[in-house]
Amino acid sequence: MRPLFDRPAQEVAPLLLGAVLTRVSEEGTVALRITEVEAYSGEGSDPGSHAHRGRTPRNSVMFGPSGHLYTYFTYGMHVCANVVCLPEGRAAGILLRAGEIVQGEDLARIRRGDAVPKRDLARGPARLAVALGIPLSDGGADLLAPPYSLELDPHPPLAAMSARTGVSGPGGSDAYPWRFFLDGDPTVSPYRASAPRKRAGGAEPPR
DNA sequence: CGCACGATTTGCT
DNA sequence: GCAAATCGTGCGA
Repeated sequence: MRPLFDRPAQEVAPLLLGAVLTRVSEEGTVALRITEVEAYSGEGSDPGSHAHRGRTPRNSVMFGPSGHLYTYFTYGMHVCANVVCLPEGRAAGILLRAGEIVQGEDLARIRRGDAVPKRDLARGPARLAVALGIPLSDGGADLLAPPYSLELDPHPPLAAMSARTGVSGPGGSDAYPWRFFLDGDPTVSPYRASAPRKRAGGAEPPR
């Protein structure tokens, strides 16, 4: 299964739909069925990718072996989880955006909050990381070895696709239709058009 | 060394 | 519907 991830993220992404990702911790086990992902190439001109401007300390994991976990911290409070693609030396990743909890719902609810509706437990990238209990320090972990396991769906469901949500700026969201999701699944996050990039102190109004 | 901003979520209006 | 929360990263000086 490993070589599967040595391919471009946009090819691997739809195959992850329906797959079950499990994480075991001292607290217990939580497993989720992946329902929504986004691919980031990091090569060529993909302005949305963290690897777009080359290798940095933060994104170095993306340049490592495929099938590993790339985590990043954003907005001063959120952790997001990605699957690294392409062989060592080349960077690409798949952002896990949403999933349906299929095991350990009680533990997921403890982490996310009592009043959280079942469908919202892992609906959104940061929520997904919280539900599974993925800490920032898990970056670089092998997703095919404990405490993780990843089981692909032998009959991958039909994937719908659209522009990516979080990518803003020219050539950003519209450039690649690399958001893949299970159409009609209630755990898929509502599509939000990317916020227009703010023009700092802008003498120049955006057109 | 300083500053602007983000692969988001949440809560209030 | 809109803005705040909150801080590491990356770029410019």
